[in-house]
Amino acid sequence: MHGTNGTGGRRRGRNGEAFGPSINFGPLGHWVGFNLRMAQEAAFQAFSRRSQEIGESPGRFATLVLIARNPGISQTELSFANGRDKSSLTPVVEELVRRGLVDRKKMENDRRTYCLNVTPAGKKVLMMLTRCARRHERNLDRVIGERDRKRFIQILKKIAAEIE
Amino acid sequence: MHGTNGTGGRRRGRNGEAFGPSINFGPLGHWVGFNLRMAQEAAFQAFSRRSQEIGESPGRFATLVLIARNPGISQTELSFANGRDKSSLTPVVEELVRRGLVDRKKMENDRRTYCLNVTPAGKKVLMMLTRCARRHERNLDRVIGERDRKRFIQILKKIAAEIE
DNA sequence: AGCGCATAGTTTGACATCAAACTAAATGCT
DNA sequence: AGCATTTAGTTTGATGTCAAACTATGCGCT
Repeated sequence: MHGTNGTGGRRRGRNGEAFGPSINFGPLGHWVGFNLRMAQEAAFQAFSRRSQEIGESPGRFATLVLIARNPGISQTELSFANGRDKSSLTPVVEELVRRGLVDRKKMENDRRTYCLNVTPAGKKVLMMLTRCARRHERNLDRVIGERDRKRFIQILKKIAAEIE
Repeated sequence: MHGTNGTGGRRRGRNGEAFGPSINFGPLGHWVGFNLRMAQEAAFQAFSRRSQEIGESPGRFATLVLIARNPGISQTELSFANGRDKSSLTPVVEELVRRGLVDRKKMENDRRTYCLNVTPAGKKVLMMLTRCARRHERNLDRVIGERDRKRFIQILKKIAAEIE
């Protein structure tokens, strides 16, 4: 039990600092992947809290926006746009339909594919969610800073599009 | 059935473009939250594939690094550093112990908390994973560009730390 | 010493997600 | 027309995650 402190001890020394500071992140600290995950998680949690206040979940939000912006979109297209597997979408869309926020009918020419549209009720919910999202975004902007914001988003898009 | 194209049609017009282009992302396109999620997802998938090649999962990786860098760390500290709930860590640590990559013993002074250390076998796996992660990071760097990389990570850290 | 509160870790139940198998419909080839 | 292939969506099974309830220890106050 010498240098590496293998037995115990460690961290005993922290007598006030708000818990985190004494952690050594090693290479994680300067790796993009790890920081990307941590940031995403934090932002997601924040938005989750916000949208919960109006009884919605973040997952449904992007879905609703995409349907509203692309009337008649199919579930497969939607899942692609949304970056989720089509099977994940089944229950989400089902719920939106059940609650009357989205209207779903089979296409006339191709009766395999659905044709999704936001109902007036859905538009109302969407407006509330959008307000909520805007608040969230303002918050993020404040942290990021107006100067870097645009470049930051550009890089995110590039990663999403070009990785692997 | 007028302007909004509510009935059907839509997307019929796409006759070759690689599927995505005709989607209207509306406000999502310039919101940080959505792009953050898409980028994270893409990067995660890429790393997932890579680490699968050597029979590991991305989730275990950060855990292993953190234990290696903080010998004797407890599970709660670990979960905090890792940005995950402590309960999520139970099965992960269990598996690492079972496979002999991590050594877990109770602390002497406080027998509630565990004391985690990476074993020599764990260090070998960690080295492989680290090589793998470095390849992944090089890939990300290529996409981000050397010029913006530092600032980009700084912003991610800021978001993780300061949101809400 | 004893009692109540705090803390470390586990268990449990709910969910979101993916991937692979499946069903139904359309398309193409002969 | 008939059969193989492709496509849209659903079902199913495995994972990973959280939050809340729980167990056990330890700590503090009287």
